[in-house]
Amino acid sequence: MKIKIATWNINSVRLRINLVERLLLEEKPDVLCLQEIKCVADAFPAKAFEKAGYMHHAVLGQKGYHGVAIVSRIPFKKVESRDFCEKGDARHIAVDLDIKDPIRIHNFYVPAGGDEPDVTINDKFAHKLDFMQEMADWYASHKTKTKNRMVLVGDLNVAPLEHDVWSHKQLLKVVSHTPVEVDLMEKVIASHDWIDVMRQFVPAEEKLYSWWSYRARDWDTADRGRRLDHVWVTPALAKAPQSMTIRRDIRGWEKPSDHVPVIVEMDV
DNA sequence: ATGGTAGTCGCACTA
Repeated sequence: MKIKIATWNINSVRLRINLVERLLLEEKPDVLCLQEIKCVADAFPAKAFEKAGYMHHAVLGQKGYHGVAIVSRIPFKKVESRDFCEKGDARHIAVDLDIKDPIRIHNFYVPAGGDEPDVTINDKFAHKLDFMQEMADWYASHKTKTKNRMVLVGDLNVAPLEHDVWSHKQLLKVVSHTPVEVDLMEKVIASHDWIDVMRQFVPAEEKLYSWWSYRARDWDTADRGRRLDHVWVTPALAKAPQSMTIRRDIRGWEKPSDHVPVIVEMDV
């Protein structure tokens, strides 16, 4: 069975519901994972999704900040979320798709980590590292590694490879690309033998971005991007991905998010 | 080296 999964940090789903509708029309994904919905579950624009044919919603909201959601044309068998670092933040939600060989989709919004990459003066950076360490510990404790059919997507707020940023050298001390974050992300990946799907399709020597800052004068010309959004699969699904698309053009839509959708087609 | 933009909620905080 073929399934198409999209992930997108939307930076307010209510403000940008028209962009979401346009993406759904153009790409017709089976499942859309959103981060930074920035609203509580009651304020989630459920009717717009239903109108577009997406009847199944798993929403973990929070007033004003963060918030993750999974909307789908395929029913869910199960919905779960984990309160990483026990702060009550809405940063993780997971669903089991109700298909013949079920797959579990994890949708993450990892803390951005603030500006200073120093845990002694920046609590937000400490929180980010703690969050990733908990991810590594949690996935290491999952049993039957090779049998688990799992997909992990989301805004992980780390660009791990040299060519996941516009300038490796200039970003070594910038939060999202520091060695301590990259090491921790490698630990998370190793914790469950995760496979970096985006890099299955684009070699590590090629630049690859999913985010361009709002603060740049001309994001397109300057092209100072970073790959903060990710799609990973477990070894059981290593051969499932058939295509990967980063919709860079959407950064040029009117009133865009600073992140663009990443879309993967899989044969599961 | 600095400051630049965006969203939510309310005039600060997070990104």
